[in-house]
Amino acid sequence: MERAETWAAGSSPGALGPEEPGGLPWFHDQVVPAGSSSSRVIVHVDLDCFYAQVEMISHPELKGKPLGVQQKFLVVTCNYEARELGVKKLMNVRDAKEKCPQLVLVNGEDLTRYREVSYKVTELLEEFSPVVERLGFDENFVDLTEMVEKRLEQLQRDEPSALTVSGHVYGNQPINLHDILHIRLLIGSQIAAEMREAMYNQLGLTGCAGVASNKLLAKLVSGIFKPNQQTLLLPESSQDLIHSLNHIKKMPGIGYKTTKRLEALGISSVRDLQTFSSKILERELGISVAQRIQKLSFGEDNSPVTPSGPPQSFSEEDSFKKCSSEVEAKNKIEELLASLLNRVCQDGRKPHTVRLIIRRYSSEKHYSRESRQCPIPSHIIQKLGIGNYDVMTPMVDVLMKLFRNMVNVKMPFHLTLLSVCFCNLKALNTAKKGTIDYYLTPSLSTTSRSGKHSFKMKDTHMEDF
DNA sequence: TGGGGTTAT
DNA sequence: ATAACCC
Repeated sequence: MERAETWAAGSSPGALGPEEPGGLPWFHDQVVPAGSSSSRVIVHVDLDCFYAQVEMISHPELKGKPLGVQQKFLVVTCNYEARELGVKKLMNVRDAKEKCPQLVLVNGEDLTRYREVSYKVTELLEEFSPVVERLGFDENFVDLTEMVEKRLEQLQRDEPSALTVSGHVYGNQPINLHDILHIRLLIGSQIAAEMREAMYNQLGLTGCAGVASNKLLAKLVSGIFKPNQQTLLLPESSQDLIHSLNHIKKMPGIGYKTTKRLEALGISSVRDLQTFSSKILERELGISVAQRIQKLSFGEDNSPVTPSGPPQSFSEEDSFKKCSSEVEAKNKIEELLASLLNRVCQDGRKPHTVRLIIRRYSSEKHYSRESRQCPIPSHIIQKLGIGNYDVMTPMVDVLMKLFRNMVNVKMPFHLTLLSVCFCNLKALNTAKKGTIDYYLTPSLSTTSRSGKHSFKMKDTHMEDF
């Protein structure tokens, strides 16, 4: 693979001074005390146009052509060939075809493959360090602090040779090899390069990485050099980075609603938010949001990298121009449910709650969803792992009750979206440790576990109990 | 705007 | 159950 990557001038190994020829003695009094939470090394890994990459792996004949992934009337993402020809993410298919008549479109409404590949990426990263947090299907945060600490100890024992940064350094800031924070981040950049190399060698995927001292900064810096490159942020450059955002809505964590409310207060730039009265901001947005986003505006983010683990919920949705009869709705719900049951079967855990979500037509941009949820009856849960045709009918009945609870089917209605969600996932059944049930349930008292590798409900027959 | 996800209230 | 956030 060619790395279209340049080395940041001024960050080259040449910055290593002639001093400390042997053992880097200066490490000893600079190491951050164990247990100190003061300085972390975080990497944000962001795959390049993920859906398009997955499609090009599945269909190698598409490589080199401008490719867009279509969901309904939108091109949700596209490869770089298409971007060079003017196609943007979330562009209308009409506009995209107009801009780029040669554009090849593939349907990406079925997320199955994307989801599978997405979890392979997360699992690969978990091999480096188990603390991996997913953000969507194509981004992951990894806390490298411990790994970096181990490599630092290694460096002190072995020869301290290759102290060179991998990839770009934001703002071309020179690395100070006497600064332990710089050294730790530099090692983080080396690990990030190894991660990207592993993703390419093992999965054929390219992506960007950003290394910094917290999630916010790692995420912001990962996008600086864009396809297939990585960037390191040194602490002295963090103010430059956040002020390079030209509007607060670019700040991860400040979404549509908050942006509107901030604008109403006359806040539009990052500096506006930094300098705005904390008291007034707390009064306007509530203390929690106010304090969090004002810290973000300074580039401060103490939120931990929270291991995502297996998903908390499974859902399938479909949007459409119009659904206005109960029969129509039931058919769509059956489709969604069939896919969901397959997924739940693969996962090995059992959902204890179902939710039905609808979107009603409205001429305004109002965009609001309504939902109803209920516990899944235990007799259905028991049958969930195995032959899912027994569960189809009773589950549809449950879902149609939820449907009629939300929609008065005796009155005209117009829906534009239906979604079914399984959540409240529990390991295998409701048996709790220490109870009679637990010891009488073979699947719990023997070795089977739903780890990160999917567990098939092969030999367990919950119905027998 | 799609087809997903998460956490907080 | 909804509302906010993320992709």
